[in-house]
Amino acid sequence: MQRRLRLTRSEDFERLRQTGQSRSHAWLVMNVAANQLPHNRYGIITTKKLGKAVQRNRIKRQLREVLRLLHSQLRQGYDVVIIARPGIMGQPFHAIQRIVEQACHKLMLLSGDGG
RNA sequence: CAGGCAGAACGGGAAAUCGCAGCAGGCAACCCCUGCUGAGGAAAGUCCGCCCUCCACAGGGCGCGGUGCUGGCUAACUGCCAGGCAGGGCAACCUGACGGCAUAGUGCAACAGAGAGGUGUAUUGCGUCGUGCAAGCGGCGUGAGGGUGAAACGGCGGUGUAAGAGACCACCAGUGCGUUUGGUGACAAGCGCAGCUAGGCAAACCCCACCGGGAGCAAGGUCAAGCAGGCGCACGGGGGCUGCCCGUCCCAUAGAAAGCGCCGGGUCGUCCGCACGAGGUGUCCGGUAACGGGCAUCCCAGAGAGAUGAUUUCCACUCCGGGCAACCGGAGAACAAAAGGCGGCUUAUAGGUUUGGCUGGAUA
RNA sequence: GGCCCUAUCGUCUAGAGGCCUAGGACGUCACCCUUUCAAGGUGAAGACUCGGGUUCGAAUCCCGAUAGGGUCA
Repeated sequence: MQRRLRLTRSEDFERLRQTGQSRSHAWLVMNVAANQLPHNRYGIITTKKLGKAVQRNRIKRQLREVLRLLHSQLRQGYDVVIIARPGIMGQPFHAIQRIVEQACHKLMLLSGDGG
């Protein structure tokens, strides 16, 4: 994932927490808010509840891969934050991919969703 | 063959496509393209030690902290190797903060028990004397036996005695001093003398010996951006070794600037440190070994919210189901991921591989 | 990433080698009191984070692990 597509600053995370739309699932929580940029930015949060460094890194990389594959299908101009929950531990990649796609669909982020 | 002991190396392998990070080249730079490289034995815990950096260079005393058998290795260590001693195991082997409570002083030992450290004590007992018809009571001697306790002032046999006792004797254990031999040494073995047993706890204070200045790469420097200043600093002030004292050094010296300290405000960016090192591999030499030296060869992660992910094929391993079998189908595969580097320790770890001892059984 | 601190009933705490079979307060439960509830009284249950070591004896001393928390740009 290119560096300009990453969301890093804590003010941005706090802004999404305050003003963004959210969608929760047993495995993850997704926050979305519009930014003033021509592209999307993505942030991933893996807390210590998920386990030690090996587990947290693996979840983060899998979610990043999902977003990379999904990026071209999404409407641009939004900041997206995914917070992983402990239920995601040990789940196969395709199942995680499906859950993220569903969350994007419900938040009207897919290009075919209109509006 | 079974069980057990001590090590060593490994931690699935071979590929394809997409994606990520670094380096080199193609360009003078970005994008882009090509090639190469890209987590571990513990990267972990941060328990020790060192390199490195800063503190205006770090000296002395007190205090504080650490270490503690001997010899060696190392940059250094609470590490490693070899040895001694003590304890455990039939053995291979394992474990040990292993200086000093007879080189000083202080302290502690609940409960039980007569008595818990004072050449101290006397409940029962043994003996004897007095008294009493007797049971018993009282005095004296004794410390062997019983009993209490984690621990009770040598063991066993004899002499001795009213009863007894290292009171005395033989042997043994233990202690101190002297001495001989072996060893660099810790220590071991022996001889002689003394004396007659002189307890435990220093991971209790402490004493002795040795070591330690403090902080840490968010150290520290550099460039850029941004902001708002205020207070304190002479009969001596502020600061540097942190707890104290001395010594010493730095700054200011009365107008301001600069400096130091405290409070407040701003920024949350770039680059360096930051990847050739006490480096890896192979081989030879010295050494019992840890390790040291020579030669050859290799370059082997370097991010900044933090690079290893996804999909697929074949082979290897384990388990489950089916099958006589070949095989077929399915599932699984530990602990855990660099963040300046290095040497150790400790802790976690599925699984198989391999080397050398030991014990028992069987066979020859 | 570095440097520190702490851990005792459900919660807050006392404890400094034996008096600890661990004390107190709030909370919980039972009983008494009251027409009932509250308050009050009486009583009960309930803990030394874990594993080794030193010691006759450890919540306490030493070592290791675990879990929380703080601080530094």
